[in-house]
Amino acid sequence: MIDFNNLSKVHDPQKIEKGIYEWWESQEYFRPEKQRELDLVEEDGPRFCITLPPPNVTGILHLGHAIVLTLEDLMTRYERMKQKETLFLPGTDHAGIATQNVVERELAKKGINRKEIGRKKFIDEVWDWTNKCQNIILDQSRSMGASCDWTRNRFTLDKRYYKAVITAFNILYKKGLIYRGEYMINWCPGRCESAISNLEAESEEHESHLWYLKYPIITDKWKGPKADWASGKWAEGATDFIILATTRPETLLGDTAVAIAPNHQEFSKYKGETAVLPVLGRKIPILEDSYVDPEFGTGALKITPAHDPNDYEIGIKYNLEAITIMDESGKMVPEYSGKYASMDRFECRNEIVKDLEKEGLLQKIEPYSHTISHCQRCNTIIEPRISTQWFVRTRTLAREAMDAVRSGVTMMIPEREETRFYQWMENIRDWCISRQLWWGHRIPVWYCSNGHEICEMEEPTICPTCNNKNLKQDEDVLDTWFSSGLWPFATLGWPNVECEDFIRYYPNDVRETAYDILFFWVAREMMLGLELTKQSPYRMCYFHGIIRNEQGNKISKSMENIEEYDPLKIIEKYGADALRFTFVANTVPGKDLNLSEGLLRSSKNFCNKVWQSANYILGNLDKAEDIERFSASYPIDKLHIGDRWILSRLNKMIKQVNNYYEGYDYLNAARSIRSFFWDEFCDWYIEFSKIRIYNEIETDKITPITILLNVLEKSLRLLHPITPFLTEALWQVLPEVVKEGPALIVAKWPEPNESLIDDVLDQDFGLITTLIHEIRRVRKEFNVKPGLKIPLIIQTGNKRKLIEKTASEIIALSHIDKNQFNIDKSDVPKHSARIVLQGIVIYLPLEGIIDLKMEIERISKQIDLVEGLIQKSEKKLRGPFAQRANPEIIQRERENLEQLKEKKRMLGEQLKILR
RNA sequence: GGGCCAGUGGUCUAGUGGUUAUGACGUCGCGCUUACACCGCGAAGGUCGGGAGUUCGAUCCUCUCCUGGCCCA
Repeated sequence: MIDFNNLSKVHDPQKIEKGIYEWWESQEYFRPEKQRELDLVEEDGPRFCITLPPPNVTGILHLGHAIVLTLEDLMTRYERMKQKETLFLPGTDHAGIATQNVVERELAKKGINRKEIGRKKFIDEVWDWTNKCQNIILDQSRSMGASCDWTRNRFTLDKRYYKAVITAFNILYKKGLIYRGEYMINWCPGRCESAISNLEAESEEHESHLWYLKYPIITDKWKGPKADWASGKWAEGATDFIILATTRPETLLGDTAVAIAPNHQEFSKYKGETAVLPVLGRKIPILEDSYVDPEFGTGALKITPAHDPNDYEIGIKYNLEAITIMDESGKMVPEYSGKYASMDRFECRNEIVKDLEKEGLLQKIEPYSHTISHCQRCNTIIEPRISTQWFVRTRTLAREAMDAVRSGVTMMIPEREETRFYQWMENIRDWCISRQLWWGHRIPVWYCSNGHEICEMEEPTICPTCNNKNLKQDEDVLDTWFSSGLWPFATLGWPNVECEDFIRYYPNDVRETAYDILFFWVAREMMLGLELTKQSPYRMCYFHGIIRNEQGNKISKSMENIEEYDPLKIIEKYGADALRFTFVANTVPGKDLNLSEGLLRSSKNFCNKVWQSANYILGNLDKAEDIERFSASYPIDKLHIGDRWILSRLNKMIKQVNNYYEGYDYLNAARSIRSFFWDEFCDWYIEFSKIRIYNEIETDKITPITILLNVLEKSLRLLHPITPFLTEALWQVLPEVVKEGPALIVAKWPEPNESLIDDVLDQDFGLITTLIHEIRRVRKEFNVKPGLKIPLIIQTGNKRKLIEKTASEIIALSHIDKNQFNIDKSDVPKHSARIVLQGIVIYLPLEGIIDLKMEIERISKQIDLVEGLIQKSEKKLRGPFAQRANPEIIQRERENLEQLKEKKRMLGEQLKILR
């Protein structure tokens, strides 16, 4: 564990992160019970619950998981500090088809096929794999700093979860929302050899061909083939042909009709005639249907009801026979394939095309590009297949889910996701939930030998219909998404609705996930949640974008330098805090992020900046006899103008950051804190503070140190949800008096103190920083040595008081000789550089350095610039703008013009003097 | 074919109907100033994809076109 009193000089994430995580965990800060024990929350106060999208047990976590953990942990830590009773519940998903695939691949390396070792042994193998995976996932999640309650860790296949799945199935079955039937589904004939859902079938553009086939038609002169197929004489004597285009010539073996477009110029005459199917010589009808697109191919189509979803519909319409010509693995069924028996479907295609050509039945081949469905898991080309499967009736479920979103019970960020959600839900089809796999939840249905179907919670011993005792459970398992669809409540104890967690934490507050999971998962969680618990499972869906590489390519496992994108590698190099900050400060909901080294480096730099500033502050604590905590009652007369300024800025920033956090705008929250901390606190206030802290004569060192500590401590709290490790490490070493509570992770979220916000002061101080900036710029322009202390004359206009109060700051930060800092001195050497700022004129008398010609040129250039702006503004005010625009806008424009004119006047005066 | 999203300095990126458009990285000078070279100080760099419209005013709204990505047919 970590020794907080022995922190290194440079921010070294490797030295602190692991130890801090162990310490948090050992203190049980991730558990809501601990918050109650520490009296940080009220028994019946507000609560916050987020369930982690369970990673698949297919391998290690990637950057997609890393952003999930980052954003959800950020939300969790924020709500925890807001003193809500907070639960971030983690877990893993058995991921049926995906995991089975991975393990099969692993076994294949050893030359083992799952069918050889059998179901039971194979399942044992998958469990071994799963256990290994879960440990890795756990380690990775910890490295990311995720403050999950690991004592509530769930797995979609564990015993409690199994009960939820079986219960859900039983309830839906008994309501008639689950049914079994023979339909056309997407079938993966590859490694999966299973039905898959529409979503698991991904379409891909392919360069292929259109084959124009000739089917002979029976006429008075030709009654059918006499010769064998592939003899070259099969179609001998045929006189009439119907020509049709197809992308899949091999499926002709399953054709049971030919369809032509209505009013076809050439083929209409064949309507009602009979065509003879090549190869087998089967006689099939020619029918007319408006489904056929006259523009496609020849305007005629072969109809293969068992191997094409559209043809399937036509088949039903005309009561055509559906002949399945391929087996589960995509090989030709001998009964229907003649000489092509047992060939693979693509081999069969080649052979059949060759033979068609031989028989003169191939008119032509055209190049053709079209989309083909592939299995998401093993990339095999999908084969539509008629088979008996289980389905969820989705119509009413989808309607309820849409209502929940429409009525605002559940809202989505970004809002456009709601549109996508509706579109998909409105066109939803029944969901095929059975899979011909071994790894998963076995379907809780048994069949007796008389064919009766029994759906039960536990294995029945007798058929309630016929008292038959010979029962067999359905071989299939459920689609993974069926079980993960129960995640927001099954993890909390459902179906036991009396369970304390379920009562306390359901519905969840947030579902946070990538937008590409909307249909797969969110849609299913919404449908199942509403149906089974009568409540929408969460109040809000936050969708983040996809993490891509520098070039904008999706990071996939097949990439060459994939190791570089391993979160652990990145954490090793930059630290988890930097990785988290990178995600938060660079992503908006729904938009992708191109992750680059540059972004990571800048985040790491910021982390170190925070660390270093703390070093400075902590290193000077010994200069004050007593450390005090800043409070609103701090004696105001002790405060310098700079102190009041940074307090004003701090509280303004807190206010703004609170708004951003409340609006889920984490990017701007992170950026606001960073720019406050770096650009205002470090660049200005810390520099100001040195004047007093390093000055021997200054007696009050407590005040600047008090303010430094106050700003640092509040900033650490604000940053904690984003960069938890380094903020906790630094917070732990702050003096006890400036903080409350045992750990930053359970500290109170900062609220702004409105009484400290002072807009006039902010403006005045802005003038001072601009002034310093301008002096520095002039020094550079005239190549004044950086260390050289120079004289300055300042004519203060109506800002004399302000300048007097900030004199030492101006002197220190723009390297002025304090003995030659002259306020409102009228005698100005001609050899001076001039700065005009609002009503103030600054002279830098630098005999020998300032070249008069160069200074005249410099001032002239400024006059030109201002003159340009004046003309633009005058033109605007002369035009219709002055009549039509909002009075406030016009007023602002007029004031702006006055200021510009005043500046021009003053610059002109200076120019006169110089000449 | 339908829908959605994006196009902003060299690169990535935020954002808004109203002064001179945000930030980061990179670039160019200068500087080892007692927190930090993972830094400081200064600078350069953009006709906000093209065109048209609405408006007093458009990077922002509308239309259209071009380019790229995603989803669904």
